[in-house]
Amino acid sequence: MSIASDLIRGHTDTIILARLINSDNYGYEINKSIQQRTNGKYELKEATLYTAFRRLEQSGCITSYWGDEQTGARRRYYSITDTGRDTYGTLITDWKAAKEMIDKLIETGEEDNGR
Amino acid sequence: MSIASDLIRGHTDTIILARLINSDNYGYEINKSIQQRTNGKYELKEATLYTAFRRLEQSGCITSYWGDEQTGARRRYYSITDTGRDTYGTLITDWKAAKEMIDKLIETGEEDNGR
DNA sequence: CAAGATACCTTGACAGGCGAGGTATCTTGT
DNA sequence: ACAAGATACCTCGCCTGTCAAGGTATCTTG
Repeated sequence: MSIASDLIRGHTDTIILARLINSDNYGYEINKSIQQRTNGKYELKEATLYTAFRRLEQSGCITSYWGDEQTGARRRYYSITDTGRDTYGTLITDWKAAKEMIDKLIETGEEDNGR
Repeated sequence: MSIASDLIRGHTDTIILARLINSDNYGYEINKSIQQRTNGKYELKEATLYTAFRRLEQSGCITSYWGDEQTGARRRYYSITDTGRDTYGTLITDWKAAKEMIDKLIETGEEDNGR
């Protein structure tokens, strides 16, 4: 629970799209790579993960196909679309803006005294 | 709407507490100061604002009292408690950690290759 | 006296996260 | 042969925070 999930809320889609920029991948593996990147401090809950896949597919950001594994559990691979890349770019820009904004808002300083 | 509210979600409490660290203040004015700090790019919706006040008061982070204005609309002032200051500190720490984590997760790089 | 600003509040809907539960396959140990 | 665990997918229903829409009351200005 270390990190409040509300702080991550709204980033789920961005996180997933980022994992698909370089190559197609499947859900289980995507989540593993997220855990690795955060040294186990964070993982998407399965329900969250698969909900996000549906959402992203519905909005045309990703497409999916079944892998042709001859052995082991079936895997549904996801592929990012051009729309998805555009969306990813927008989300990154939004994040940068939001980050700055939040930093400005949680400061205790009296005045911006801006300009 | 410029900034998706889901990106700010979970920061509302922190933002409000930050505005109360230096002095008591009332809702309307707090929201004004938020707009000023972001040059009009962001504001809390009233419903969100007052919901947050209830939440923070219930959890002992703030207390409230009616101002003694002789004229104009009544104002309910909010004051941060010691608990609130502690919580604020924790939230700031959480934010720093979350910020780093998100940055790490939305990068497109293949490997952390970290240490 | 209407309009707009100040200042507060509540209700109900909505969306995203997630706990809990489920399915099916393969591997390993006994 | 079979139980246990890992891999890999999925859905249902609840919870929580946000917010559109509506409301109240006061003061100022034209």
